[in-house]
Amino acid sequence: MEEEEEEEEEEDDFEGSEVSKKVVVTKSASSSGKKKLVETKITKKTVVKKGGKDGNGGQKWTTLEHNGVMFPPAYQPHGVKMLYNGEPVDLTPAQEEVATMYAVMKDTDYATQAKFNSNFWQDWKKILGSNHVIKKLELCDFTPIYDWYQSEKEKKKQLSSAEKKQLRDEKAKAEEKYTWALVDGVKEKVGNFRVEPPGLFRGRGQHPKMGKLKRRIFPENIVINIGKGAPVPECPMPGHNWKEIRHDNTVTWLAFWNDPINEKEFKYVFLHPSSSLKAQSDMKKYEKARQLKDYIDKIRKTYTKDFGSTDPTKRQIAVATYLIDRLALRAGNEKDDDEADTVGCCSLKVEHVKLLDSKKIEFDFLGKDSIRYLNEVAVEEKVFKAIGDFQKGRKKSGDDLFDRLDTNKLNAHLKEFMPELTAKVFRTYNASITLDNQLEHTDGSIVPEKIGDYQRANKEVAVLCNHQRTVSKSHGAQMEKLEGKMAELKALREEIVIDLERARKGKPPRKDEDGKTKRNQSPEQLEKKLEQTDNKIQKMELDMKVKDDLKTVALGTSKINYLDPRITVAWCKRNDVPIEKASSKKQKKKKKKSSHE
DNA sequence: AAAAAGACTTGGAAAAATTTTT
DNA sequence: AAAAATTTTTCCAAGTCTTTTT
Repeated sequence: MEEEEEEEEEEDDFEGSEVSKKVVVTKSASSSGKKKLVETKITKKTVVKKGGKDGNGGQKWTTLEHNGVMFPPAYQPHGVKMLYNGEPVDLTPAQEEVATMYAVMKDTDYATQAKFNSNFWQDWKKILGSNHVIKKLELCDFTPIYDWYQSEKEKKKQLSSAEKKQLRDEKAKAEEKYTWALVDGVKEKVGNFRVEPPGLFRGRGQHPKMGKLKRRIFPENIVINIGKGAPVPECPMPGHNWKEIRHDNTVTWLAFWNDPINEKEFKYVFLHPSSSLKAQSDMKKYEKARQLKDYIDKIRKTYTKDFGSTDPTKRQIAVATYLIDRLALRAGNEKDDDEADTVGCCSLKVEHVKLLDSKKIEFDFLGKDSIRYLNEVAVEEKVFKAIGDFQKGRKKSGDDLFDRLDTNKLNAHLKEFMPELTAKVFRTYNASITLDNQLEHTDGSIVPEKIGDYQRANKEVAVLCNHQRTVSKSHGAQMEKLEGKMAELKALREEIVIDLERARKGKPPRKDEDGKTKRNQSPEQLEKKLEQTDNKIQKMELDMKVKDDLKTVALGTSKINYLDPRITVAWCKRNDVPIEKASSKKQKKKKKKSSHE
């Protein structure tokens, strides 16, 4: 079904890497003897993709140069005194720094949460020391610091545009050398070259660690990955040094440090999504999803057959696969107790699924980022029965719905159908195919209408993937404003109707609200005006509906991560829509100044 | 075989930049 | 020119899944 135009350019590339995959075949060993061929070839030239960077025994690059990472500035004490029990208190810069992190969050939702406050207090207390005058958080008044911060913000806003530009330029200059890396001789943008500044941890949902202090990261915490012969980035903090220098060309990260909130985890510095390394793996992802098309029938047949299996594990795998395929659920790995309590398919609990009448099931659970998944679905009878059976005897809240299943088992099963098939591939597959199907209903005649059709297709995908956003604070006001405009338009329309009737009867024009006689217009003129107004009203009605429909839907995530760009490109070609109108990038370019550098 | 480590993709919110409206 | 609305970018948390270790 999902069929796109021919894609020669990319195809060539993939064949190319296919060949080198077979020829080079090196074990992923540590490093030494595998960088002969490519290294000599790649030096300065334009180097068009060439060379199978992947499938190369895991080798991701041959040469890698970069300038390390950028640290946030040292803390600048402001000296504004907070109050304790109504009295100003002295704080050391380190104490003040953390107090300020907290003060500044006064009007966020976090500030109202007990967990956030207690976690913050635990960590701040340690920095205050045991014999500090501040003994309890309740007696603290951070408003002086909060006010100071607000006024700083205001000051910044009040700067002249020239001053703002100067600040921007200075910032750009300071970070310039961190913004790029040389990968196999090609300059690529670096994604997150900035080391995360200290702050209070802001988890999503009911996160047990919210409010904890995320301490400052120093060079001693950072491991740098760089090409063997390449110069080691200079450590930008005097008197400090990197934790370790590695030369691992089987990975794509440029640096990492341990996450201070969870020391067992890492924060990586990667290349920018626009880099060819990222683009390649993105393409690989979509290719894999496309490949699934050849296996999906068999997979569906198999799980349908197994809905009634007497082997309980088999039966659970069947139902889980069905949910992942039809509802685009995530795999659902196990989570630790010190994380927010969220689930995916394999980790669904009994209470997340409710059997309704007439073969319908209600799903209600918190998924990734604690976004609620609430959906009432009509399912196949056997699925309905199976889920009921899974729930039997495990009626307790907190019991796993799929007690014989985890993501490892599920993915291992999927691999029996197709190499490298995992649960997430279904999301990509179904997202892209939904886009393709929806785009068949492109009935707009002019470009803006077609864009509307595209957006509607995009929305279907976002809904499928449950990509939600919180309604903007100003949404209500914005809608009201539009209502107002709408009323105006409708009033205008009435005026025109009356004028038109009079004009047809040959009566003279009426007076307007200022008492002046209206311009005399022919019935034809007025008819035209009426039509124009009707069009405006219609367009506005549609705009308002779209705006309201999209208020809780986030289109961006699917656009970036799920929609095969080739489908969009093919659609644009078919419908004579300039590509940049459908996908990202700005289309307007009023007066781009060509005098840059 | 299960747990831990490791590396990478996906995600929403907020900030910043840009465009449109007033 | 300011304000508001919209779009893009940045930020960093939170997933998935593979590999390594126990």
